[in-house]
Amino acid sequence: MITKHGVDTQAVHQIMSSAEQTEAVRNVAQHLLPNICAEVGPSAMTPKKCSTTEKATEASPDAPDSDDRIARSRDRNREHARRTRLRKKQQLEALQKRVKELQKESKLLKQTIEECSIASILLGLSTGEISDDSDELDLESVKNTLTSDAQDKTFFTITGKRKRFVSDADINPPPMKLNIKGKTTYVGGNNSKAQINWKTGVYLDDKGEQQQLTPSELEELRRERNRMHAKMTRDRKKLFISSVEKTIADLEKQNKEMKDILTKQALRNATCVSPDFAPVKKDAKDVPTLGMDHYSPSKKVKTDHNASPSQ
DNA sequence: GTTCGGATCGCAAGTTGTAC
DNA sequence: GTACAACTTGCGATCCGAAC
Repeated sequence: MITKHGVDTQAVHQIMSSAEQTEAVRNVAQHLLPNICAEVGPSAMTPKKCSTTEKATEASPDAPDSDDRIARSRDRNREHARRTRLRKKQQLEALQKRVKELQKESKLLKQTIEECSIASILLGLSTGEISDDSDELDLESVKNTLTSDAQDKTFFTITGKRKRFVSDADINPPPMKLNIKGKTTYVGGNNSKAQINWKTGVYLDDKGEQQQLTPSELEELRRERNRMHAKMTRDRKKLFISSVEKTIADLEKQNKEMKDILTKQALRNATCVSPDFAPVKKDAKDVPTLGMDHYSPSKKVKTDHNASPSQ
């Protein structure tokens, strides 16, 4: 089929199909074949330009079943994409919730360890006992655990919104590589001199010479820029999610270490914490509620503690 | 062969940060 | 407060591989 612009749609589909192999090739194909999307059909180029209404008008009359099947497939996919996005959003929210929970737990564990350490030192002073090597080891691990910064990572602003994730690339952002008037030009970043006024289309090249971009050139560059920003945003989000997952893993590891330390302390010093991690001081009203009944080590401690409380 | 889940892409529109 | 660039979000289309 030849369009009113003299474009062979079949050839375009072939170009676009092969172009899917690499984004670079596809970008070239798109650059060389502007404004023909609506005539070519939705499977070749940008979705918005190739809307379903346009597609309907271009539908091949000799293949109604095929078109119907494609339309149904698209409907399904559309719905599926919605569900996928929703699910991913919920997964991210779950990750963020988990971070908050672990940070809270970490804070409580830290506090308890510090209290127990002080109690242990005081007990040692009062009884005149000298700490052995295992105590030294214990204090060292407490220090290591408490000085770690993983639990201090925050991903949210005060209002609860996600902080802008800053990667190494963002600290020193590279200029944006754009093809302006047939010449590869770097715009933005810290070192590039070329500038574009995106509203007026006034373009200052790297030599300081001023040129006026045509509306179509400006629109094309604006799309290219937005395309790159969208890609950067997606990459940034991936990094952010990886970072959250790593933080969760770190916090879980640290919290486990702190629980192990508490278990040891409980075995060694009965005045420190009770088997279920509730303080056993007589004046219980002065002691903050720890709220750690759900901790998994408690059962283990209870058993061990009962077996040999004086260890 | 069809369906499903996930990944990727480009686009438009909306939001945020910042210089003035 | 405003203008503007940078950035984010939501959407639909497409592709791919796995499961049925």
